[in-house]
Amino acid sequence: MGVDTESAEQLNWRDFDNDSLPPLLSAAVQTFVTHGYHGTTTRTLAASAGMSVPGLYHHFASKQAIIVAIMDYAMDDLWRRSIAAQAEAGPDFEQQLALHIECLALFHAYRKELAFLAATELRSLEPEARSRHIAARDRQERMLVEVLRAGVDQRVFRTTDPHQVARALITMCTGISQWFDAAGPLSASAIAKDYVDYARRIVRT
Amino acid sequence: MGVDTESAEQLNWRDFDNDSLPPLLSAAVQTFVTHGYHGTTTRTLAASAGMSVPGLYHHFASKQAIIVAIMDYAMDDLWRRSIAAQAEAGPDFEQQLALHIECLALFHAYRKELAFLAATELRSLEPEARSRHIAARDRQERMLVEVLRAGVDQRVFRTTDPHQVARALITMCTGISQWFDAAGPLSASAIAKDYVDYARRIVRT
Amino acid sequence: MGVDTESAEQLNWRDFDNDSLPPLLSAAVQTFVTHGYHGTTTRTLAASAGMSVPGLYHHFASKQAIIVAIMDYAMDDLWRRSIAAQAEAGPDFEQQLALHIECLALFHAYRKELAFLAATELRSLEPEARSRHIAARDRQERMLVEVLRAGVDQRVFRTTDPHQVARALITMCTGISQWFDAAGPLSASAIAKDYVDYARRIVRT
Amino acid sequence: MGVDTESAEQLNWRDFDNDSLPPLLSAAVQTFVTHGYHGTTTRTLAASAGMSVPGLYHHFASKQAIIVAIMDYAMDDLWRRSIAAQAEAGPDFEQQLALHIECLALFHAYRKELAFLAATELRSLEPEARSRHIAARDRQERMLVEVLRAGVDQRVFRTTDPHQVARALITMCTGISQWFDAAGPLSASAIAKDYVDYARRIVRT
DNA sequence: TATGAATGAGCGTTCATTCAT
DNA sequence: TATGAATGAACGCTCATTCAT
Repeated sequence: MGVDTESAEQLNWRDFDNDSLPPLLSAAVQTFVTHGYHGTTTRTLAASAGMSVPGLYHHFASKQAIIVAIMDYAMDDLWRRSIAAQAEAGPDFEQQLALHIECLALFHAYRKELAFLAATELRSLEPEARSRHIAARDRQERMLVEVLRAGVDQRVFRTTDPHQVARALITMCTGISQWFDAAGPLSASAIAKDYVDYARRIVRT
Repeated sequence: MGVDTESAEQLNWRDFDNDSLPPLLSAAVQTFVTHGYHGTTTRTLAASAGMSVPGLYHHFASKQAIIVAIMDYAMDDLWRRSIAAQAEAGPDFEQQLALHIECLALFHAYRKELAFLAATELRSLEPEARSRHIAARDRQERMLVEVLRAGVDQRVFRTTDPHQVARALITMCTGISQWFDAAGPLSASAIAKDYVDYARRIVRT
Repeated sequence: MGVDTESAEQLNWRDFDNDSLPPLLSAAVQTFVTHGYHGTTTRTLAASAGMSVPGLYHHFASKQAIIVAIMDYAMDDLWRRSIAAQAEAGPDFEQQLALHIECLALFHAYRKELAFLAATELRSLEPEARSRHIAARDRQERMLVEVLRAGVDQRVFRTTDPHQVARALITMCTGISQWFDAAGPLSASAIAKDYVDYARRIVRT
Repeated sequence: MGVDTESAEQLNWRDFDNDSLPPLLSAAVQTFVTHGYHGTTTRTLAASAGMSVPGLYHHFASKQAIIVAIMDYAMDDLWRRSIAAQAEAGPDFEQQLALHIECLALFHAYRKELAFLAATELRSLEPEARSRHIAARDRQERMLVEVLRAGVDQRVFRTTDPHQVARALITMCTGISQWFDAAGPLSASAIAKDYVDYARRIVRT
């Protein structure tokens, strides 16, 4: 994916000020969110990026390549933030859970469109990218499952099925991208704090 | 929506044995889930329903009319079950919350495709149906918010923002439709029981 | 064409009170005039005749058969009237011309829709009916040419090219069907009188 | 219609050597004449223009836009020639009538297909273009009516109803487009001369 | 790079027609 | 006879993509 992961630990995972997506992809994200992949035409894509259709094809080989770049970027961004959050959390499982959920919540609030696509357009990916996406999603889920399982082993958490709880927590956070409004009364960090609380309660011993 | 709600209380809201969707719509649900609305062609739709394309148009005026019928059915089915669940719960707010979450979880497990479309294809609806869908979704959400708010007022529940909790619970349940496997190790009712537990813990005083 | 021509001489060629077209064909004439043959669907045809589509096919083998019946009827009706007019005119060429033009004018006024189709939808006929229509049209034209030619031979008329004059007169009358209004200030017979005058002037010695 | 009328007087209205219709529209004229608007498919149109269907849509927004361009062109071309003819005629009403009829006759001979469509496909135009076409047609008719009326006032012409005579003359000329054959024995200018004679005779005092 | 012009394939929809009832 | 249901073929139009300039 051409992303250097070596510097992941230095990454400030709470910082969403700058979006490193190229303008073309940023515009494409909006369009795909609004109309879906199949409902979006290359003309719309080109127009939203302020260029001609052949101009589009100068940067990307196909419409599929554009959604793939977006999906890859989304999964990679979330993964790098999650790694950084876990690194910051240190060995305490409660803290690991807290920062993991905070990371998920912030991502789905600040990057709501990107996150929405990641959750929605899996079916629009062609086989290769789809496999990659599924792998990334599973790796992401496994990361949380491991935190929960370890916490349960240490009697810090209590739950019958860490896997199921992980999925519940993840989809709960995923939902944020559907209704979060940056201009609304709730800040992303306030929401994240609440969701961390929900998570703690769910696994409280 | 032309549905008689007077018999809602007699409805057995835990019974998902029979799907009253006409075969054509059942087939369409599968196809729309797999390829999305815009990724589905009328030829695919016709083939999946075992008929010709004009045959399709004999029953429905347009491709849009098909997704509209599905979306309306989904929201109406969930609503009627929710009403029945609340009626069964009686005046106890804890019981109301429990049955409401159970109802949501069961619906998203047993009717996972239908529920998935309801959550995914809002953007594919034309204005009129879209407004109707949003209204139905909001009504559904409001119902849960009211249970939470009333419970908080009675000191049965504790939460800073019933509205936010409702959305967290709803999207948590919505997520079930993404991974539930009827052939898997977890039964729908077992999952529902767990999710009721999660909900209780989140609002525990 | 299954029309008995033996009684042609008894026909009152100035009488347009009763249209012997079956109701279905009368309705079809209106529809074809409004939308053209190819712009008219069998559903429209059926609706305008107050019957179902298969009901239409009970009476006529195809959409083509309907226009053919109309076109045949139109050409036959005009022909029979023309024959009757000529019979009434007797041996005088001036009178023959007068009654022939009167007949043409009346037909294109009183049967304006029918006449309009006859002039317009030739191209929509399939080969066999088309040939028949062209033959009928030519026969009709030849009839007028013969009157003119004979009149020229007898020094009653003067023109360099009877054929061309015939076409000019015919299309002049054909035009009536485009603007005649039964509710307008000009009666069909007044118009016919004027057109006879035009014709006389054109061939005046 | 985006046509500069200021140079109308310089226009040589008898010159039909060059058709300024773009090739695509020229091909479309032939096809529409043969099959009618509704009987012509976009595939036929594309094939007759030697291009693909999307190629067609690169130049015109729709099939309707093509017939509209043709119809507008036809009415505009005839109008500009008529203006030029009248300018050439000067103040003499007999001369005005003569040149007007010559212009009409030449147009319907040299541009027979275009003229045929203008007379035939009014009903295929959508409301806006239809209104424009009717206005152009009426303006054209009014021009001739005015010549006749003025001539009658000056006792140069004699007729009871200039309006009716105008229509008779116009439709007579319109008819030329139905049978004129450039390869036939009669030249367009010879025909025009004859038709001018017919017109003169009809209004002779 | 950017663009105007082009295209094979396929879109949602409708056509004339048929047939069991 | 009349109808509801059906269909192969074709409709007008648009898709993602390409290429000469």
